[in-house]
Amino acid sequence: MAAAIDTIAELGYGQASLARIAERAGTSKGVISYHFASKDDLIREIIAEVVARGEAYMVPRILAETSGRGMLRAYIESNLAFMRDHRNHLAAFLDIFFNARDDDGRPLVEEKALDYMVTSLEQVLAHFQALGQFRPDFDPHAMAMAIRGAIDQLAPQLTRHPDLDIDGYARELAALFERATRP
Amino acid sequence: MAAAIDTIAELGYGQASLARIAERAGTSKGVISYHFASKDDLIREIIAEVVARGEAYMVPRILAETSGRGMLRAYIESNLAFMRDHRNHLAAFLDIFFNARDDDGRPLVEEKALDYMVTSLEQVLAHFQALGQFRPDFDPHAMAMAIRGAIDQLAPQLTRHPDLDIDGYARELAALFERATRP
Amino acid sequence: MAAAIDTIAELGYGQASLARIAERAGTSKGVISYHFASKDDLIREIIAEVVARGEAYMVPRILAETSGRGMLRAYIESNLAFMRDHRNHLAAFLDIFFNARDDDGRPLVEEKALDYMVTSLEQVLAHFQALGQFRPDFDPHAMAMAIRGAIDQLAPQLTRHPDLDIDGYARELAALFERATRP
Amino acid sequence: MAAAIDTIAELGYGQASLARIAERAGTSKGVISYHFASKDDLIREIIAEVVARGEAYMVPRILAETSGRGMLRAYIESNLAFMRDHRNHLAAFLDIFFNARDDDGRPLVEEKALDYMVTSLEQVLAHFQALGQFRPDFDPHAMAMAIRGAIDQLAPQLTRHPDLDIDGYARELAALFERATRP
DNA sequence: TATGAATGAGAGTTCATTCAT
DNA sequence: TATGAATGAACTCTCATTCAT
Repeated sequence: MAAAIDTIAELGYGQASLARIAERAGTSKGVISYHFASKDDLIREIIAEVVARGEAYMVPRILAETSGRGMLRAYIESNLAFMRDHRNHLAAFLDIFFNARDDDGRPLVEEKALDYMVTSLEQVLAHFQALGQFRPDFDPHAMAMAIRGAIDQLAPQLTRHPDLDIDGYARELAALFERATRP
Repeated sequence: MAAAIDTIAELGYGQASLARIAERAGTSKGVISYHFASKDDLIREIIAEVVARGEAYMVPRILAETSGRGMLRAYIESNLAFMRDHRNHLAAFLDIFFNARDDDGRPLVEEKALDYMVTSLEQVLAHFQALGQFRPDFDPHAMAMAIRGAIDQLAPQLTRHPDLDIDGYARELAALFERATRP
Repeated sequence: MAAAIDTIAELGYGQASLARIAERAGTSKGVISYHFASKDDLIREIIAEVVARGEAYMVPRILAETSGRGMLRAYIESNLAFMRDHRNHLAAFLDIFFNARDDDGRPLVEEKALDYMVTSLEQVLAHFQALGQFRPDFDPHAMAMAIRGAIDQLAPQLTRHPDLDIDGYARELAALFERATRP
Repeated sequence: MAAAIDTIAELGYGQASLARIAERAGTSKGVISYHFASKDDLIREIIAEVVARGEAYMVPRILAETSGRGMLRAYIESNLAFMRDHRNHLAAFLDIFFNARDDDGRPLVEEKALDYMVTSLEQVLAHFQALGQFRPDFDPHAMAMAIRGAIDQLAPQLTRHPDLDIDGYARELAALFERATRP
């Protein structure tokens, strides 16, 4: 799985054939087929693992905050910190997220999961908006989409500009969306 | 090219084989090879066409504005209006942009072009920031990345939610980033 | 046909597609199909033309001699002189001769024609051998094959070594086979 | 490889597609691609194998002779004996030698190897000529070309006339070139 | 007489997957 | 648990040929 993640992160999902993954892992294609029911299965397990790790990292940091402002800042910063520390994991994750399809052209990651990244944030925003901690006149769904877009955008950028200052970008994003959401 | 755009928009770049494109176009694979030197060539021509159309649509609308605030609003709204009217064009465009690679794993679209979408916006932001029309304490590059991320995010969302209110999202984004940039 | 000859001489029969021939001729593939019933037909016409030209050049020079020794020398020297002056013609001719096949793998040039190059020489040799002008103990067929082999060998050599001294080789061959045949 | 050799020998290099080779081998094209990096690679391995076998057969027989005359005879006879016993190997070998080109039109077999067949013989001839065992007034390069031409000529002849008396031809050639070279 | 568009077969190659060992 | 061999489908691309204009 590590070899698969690195291969996808470096070459992109479309170029990540089992042969290339096996080569990087120093084994044979057969081994992969032995351990995973199919390539799609391997991909799905990668998604599950990255999601699990990501949630384990981010959720506590977000829940540690009590204010809307604090949570928003924690959301953005923990997302980018995780991306900083697991660059390839996230690059692969997002690449799969947006590109992997099965033979029929349907996304490999189920639609619910795709939407969940936006809706879970949207619910937090709406919650604190109802409490009056955010300005009342923005659409939580649109705001959540914008935030996720600004975050996810970073992964492909990192491929081209590995030296990008992720922490600085995190601070800028946090400040940006704090201004955009405050009453 | 229309068939290629529709196929990429619907099934994704990775699934858009010449056979599928030809099938949608009602012809044979050979026809495509006759008209385009290679598949990569076809893809590049699609990019060129969408870029040309997009610029023809958006640039005049942006330049018609004189204030930083107006330009930013025009930038966001013209981008999304173009996306609304040329949904498949943009879905294909962005899919190619982020995913298409040549045989060596290098992006089909040259890196300059990839960065240009961010840097051209960044320059506008920096220009009006220097004039004092935007608050002085944000990083134009980070802001530009966030804006593009929020815009580009829409394309894959549209695939899953065709009924999404694009104009509403445009208004929200414009308001969002106006607050984020104003002095 | 000139373009076809040059293309075959330069790239070899296997690489001489109608597209490449048309490109060199400065026209379109359609023109070739218009003037020739098929590609094989074009090839056969090339063979016929080169044979006609070659015979027109060589036969009088050979028949001008009366002795076996003179004829043999005239045969070798006129063959090589023709090759010197029509380098591409002969390169293409021999390439077609030995390599061109139809869809079933059968030689495009009929077997009789292939053998004729040897047997016609063989008959001359046998004639003068019977007259006692050549030593009686060589097999005319083997001798004819050797002579043709030594001559035909030159064409591919010329492709790699364009500066080869053809006249010098002609003199050497003539001397060689004179010694090999004299009583 | 055996199937490839037989296919090339029978149908010619230009007709020897992977599909036809696989068909003769009783397998699928994929198997060939699995075992050989590319078709060119397969072809090169065939060349290498035939060269190795040929040298193993011929070189000891040639080196067993000490006189120029003996070596020349051994050279011709061992060449033709090997051709007799490995008819298809040699037919394929020579077909590849003179016809196989890569995508750029360059010979698949490197030029050095092509020339080596002539130059290695040329050196032997020159050596014994310097020792006075051959007549001093022939050009070793031209003589070597003639000998190789006379030998190589046989392969395509054999395709059309399988019953040809190879040993007889060997004797004739040996006698021929002995007369042509003796002082 | 010439052209460019179109065709379908076949080329070499890569791929995910299966299977005997 | 691991491997390499094998498969057949699908891939992009080239080809000789046909045809309307």
